[in-house]
Amino acid sequence: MPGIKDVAERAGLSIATVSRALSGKGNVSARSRELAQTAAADLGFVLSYHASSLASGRTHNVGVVVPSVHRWFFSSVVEGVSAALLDAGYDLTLYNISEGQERRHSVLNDFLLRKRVDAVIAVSLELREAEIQQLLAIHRPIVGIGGPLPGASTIRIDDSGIADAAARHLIQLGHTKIAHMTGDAEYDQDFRLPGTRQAGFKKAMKDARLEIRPEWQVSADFTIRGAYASARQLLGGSVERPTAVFAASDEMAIGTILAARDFGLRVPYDLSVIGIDGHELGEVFGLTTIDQDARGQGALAVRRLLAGLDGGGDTAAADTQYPTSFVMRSSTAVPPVDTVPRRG
Amino acid sequence: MPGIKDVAERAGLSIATVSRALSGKGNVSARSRELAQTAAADLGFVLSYHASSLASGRTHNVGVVVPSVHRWFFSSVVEGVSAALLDAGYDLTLYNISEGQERRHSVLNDFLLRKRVDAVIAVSLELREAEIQQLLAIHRPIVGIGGPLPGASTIRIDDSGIADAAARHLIQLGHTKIAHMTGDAEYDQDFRLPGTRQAGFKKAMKDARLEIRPEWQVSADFTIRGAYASARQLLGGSVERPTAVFAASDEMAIGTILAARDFGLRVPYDLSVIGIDGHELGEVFGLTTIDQDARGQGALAVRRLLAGLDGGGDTAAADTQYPTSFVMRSSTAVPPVDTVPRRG
DNA sequence: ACAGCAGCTGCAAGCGCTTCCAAACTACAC
DNA sequence: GTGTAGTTTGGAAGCGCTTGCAGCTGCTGT
Repeated sequence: MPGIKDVAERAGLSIATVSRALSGKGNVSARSRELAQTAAADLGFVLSYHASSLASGRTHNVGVVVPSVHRWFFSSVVEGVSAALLDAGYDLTLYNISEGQERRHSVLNDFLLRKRVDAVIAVSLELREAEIQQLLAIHRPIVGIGGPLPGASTIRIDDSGIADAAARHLIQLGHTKIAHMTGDAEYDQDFRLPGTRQAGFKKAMKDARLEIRPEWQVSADFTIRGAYASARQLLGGSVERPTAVFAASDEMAIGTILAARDFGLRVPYDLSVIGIDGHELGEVFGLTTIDQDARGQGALAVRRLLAGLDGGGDTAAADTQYPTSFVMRSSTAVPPVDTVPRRG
Repeated sequence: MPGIKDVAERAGLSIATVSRALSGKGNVSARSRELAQTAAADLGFVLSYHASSLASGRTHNVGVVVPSVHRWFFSSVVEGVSAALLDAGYDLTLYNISEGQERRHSVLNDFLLRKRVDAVIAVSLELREAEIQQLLAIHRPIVGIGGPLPGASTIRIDDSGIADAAARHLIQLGHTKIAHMTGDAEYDQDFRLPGTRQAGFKKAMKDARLEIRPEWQVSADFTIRGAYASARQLLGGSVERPTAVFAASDEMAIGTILAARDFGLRVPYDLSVIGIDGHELGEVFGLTTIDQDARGQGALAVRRLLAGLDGGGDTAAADTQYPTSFVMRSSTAVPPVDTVPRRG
């Protein structure tokens, strides 16, 4: 495997000049650059990033911490991050923290906090203030997506605002019997999303002077499957049936629609359903939703980081609110004219 | 940030001894090990992997190349790979090649073929023989999952065999009018999965002396959405309707079930549907399927690699067939007794 | 013609570890 | 007490780059 030394010999230049020519830093004559690049290409030479890192302190590698790449939002973000990083010539080291705190802790300490990555993107992961400080202390920019990260830059959508908007949409259609499918309490530990969206829902309901019925507050684990089970309880149980459901995610909205179909309920004639996310499947189900461009958020996070790395060591924590868009499809409509209480 | 030198001073040992103590290689007295570990812990010291890599040639980093982490199979595999790697103290560098050949090429050359990773796991990615040889030439073990990788080790399920089994299941139930939803031709370029599964289907049909009707051979892009659209054509078009559909993936099977529901067809009474994968959503739809444990395949790939890395430089290409399991649910049943030709 | 300057270039000193080597020490048998 | 083998240790030479520094070149202005 050729080293920079071989390139230097072949090009008739010094190692130093070749290094400068290939990295683009420092002054090199056009001729030398040409020579170096040709020689490198001939030999199939590529810099050893480990050696470069050691010498320069820059790893050209970004750590991405996600709860689980298997879930829609996270894999979407990772795709966006990955594409942006690849374009910029950076590597992506993935830390998929799917199983519990133990692993999470070791990741943070052994992997992230050391000289392995130039920066960290934490997706929906609530780091402790101390952990963030550690990262910042060693000059590693952090940007968080979708979770609160005290002291670090974050990119987030206006969770409370869009939940408010979603609920408001149902209210404006004339619904008064509105159920809310929120995230399980356990999810609230790491990223406060369920709580924030719930707050938006409550606000809208309060503003419209509508009652929030406890029996219409159900929760699931953010998956279609989990929401399907919860929705069957909600729609098939002995309680009065709502005319609309606001689900805190598209997957949960889809689970709700599937459950509704099981009971012969027509969406939107018998039941309106609205979600949040912009999941691809929303199209199949005609789901009205609020699209948060997850990939775009990932790409933006990368731009943030790289600007910080290349430009000045801008440690200023900036919170950016990422725009969302309302997507009207066919899962929401005016409530049934005549809502007969269910038999039984 | 403390270096190994600081640890050595604090422990009253030489740098060399501390290195040996912390890495576990070489002979170190229990006392020295204790001393070194305590000092390291006190200082919050963690080895710089870049320096270690440079000195030892081992990166403790595995490259994982996938077509798209956003898709079910790939993210499942990545989860399995990630967990196994984290446990072993390895990093995972993710190469998500979602967009075309250009990017793919640069990844292979600039990233993989150099001194950045100890090994490569290629998921459903067809590498050219030359590319594989390059990797092997620099002593980087490769293992492929779900795709043919001439010259490298692979882990695959018996695609043809399980397709045969799936079709056979339908045939044994008494179906004769069986449609096949296969993968789009474009997918065949990179991983020959659609073709292989199709072959299994054809074999089963031929063995049963059943006719393969061209109008019942439809294709989609492996997503629910794509299959939904194709299935609407199949089930709602003017051709005679099959009594069973064998979909080459669970997502496509689910798309088919959704389309069937649109036309008022009851699954399985009017239409049997079987898939392949073991997708979580299969449960919600009562989908009969053949479960390939994608996570398990990922974990196995890691074990393979690490065994090769730690043990002897075992370059022998081994093809492992990963076991699958038949999951009988409620989407398949005997065909309708009386199949009246559709009106229209 | 010559000082002044800017652009290029090469030398060499690291970056923070691993590991070869030889020295020092231990234990044990004779 | 001495020899032998095995264990433990530290010195020092890299791993393959980057980059500060100083020297060189060739051009400008006067």
